[in-house]
Amino acid sequence: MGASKTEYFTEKENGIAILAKALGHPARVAIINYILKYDQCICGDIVNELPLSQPTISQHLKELKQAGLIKGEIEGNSICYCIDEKSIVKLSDYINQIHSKLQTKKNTCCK
Amino acid sequence: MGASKTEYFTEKENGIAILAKALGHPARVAIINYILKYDQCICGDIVNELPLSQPTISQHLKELKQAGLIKGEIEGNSICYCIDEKSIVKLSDYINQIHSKLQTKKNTCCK
DNA sequence: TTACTATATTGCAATATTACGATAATTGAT
DNA sequence: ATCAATTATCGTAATATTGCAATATAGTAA
Repeated sequence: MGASKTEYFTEKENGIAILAKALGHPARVAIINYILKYDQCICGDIVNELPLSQPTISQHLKELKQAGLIKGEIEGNSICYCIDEKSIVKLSDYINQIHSKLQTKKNTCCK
Repeated sequence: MGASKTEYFTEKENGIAILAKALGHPARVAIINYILKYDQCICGDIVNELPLSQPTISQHLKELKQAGLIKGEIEGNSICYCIDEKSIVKLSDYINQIHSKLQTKKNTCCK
């Protein structure tokens, strides 16, 4: 097959999976880190910073955008990309909830 | 190609990507949620809870384990899986760092 | 207009993922 | 030793991802 059976899972599960999947590639993590490094989000020169071709980076940016991790606007003849805080909050809430649940139950197995 | 150029990225970037990728499938999110639901981690009946076949679930568990998100021990003729707190902390640190950086800079663009 | 610069899209090849039937392996009980 | 129950692995088909060359598109500047 190869196609995920997304229709069998909850909206929440799919939502987290989409965001996590977008972060599931080192180039996209690097892109996020790069965008974060700048106060303003004029980020037209990611291509020069990463060892990937321009089409490949463009594609990764597209995936990050489709997943909702970043948002972008056209700005002259370059593009301004920013991290979409909502998606980070969504991921943060999920991970932190797991973390606090783990703390309260103090696992007694799988040492 | 299809193969990620992991050698071009930092260990940190690859580490986050591996964990995120493991969470990048709704079935695996559902499995994590299921494991988390129980105080003890005797989790032999995930197959009955999810609409996927036993081999498929076994494979997802394997991927979660290889990524380091869960750890497991053989317990009789079933398996005991738990969430590996270290991986959650790693993800949590990363996401929270992004979040706090976003807060301090109060993005002025991409409204 | 033309030239220049920068990002996006298309098309394709190589590889990875997803899913499951069939089968193997392991353990517990009889 | 044999059976039942449970998880793992193998093999395979369908689909997705990754990466880039070539090309298209869009804005700026002269």
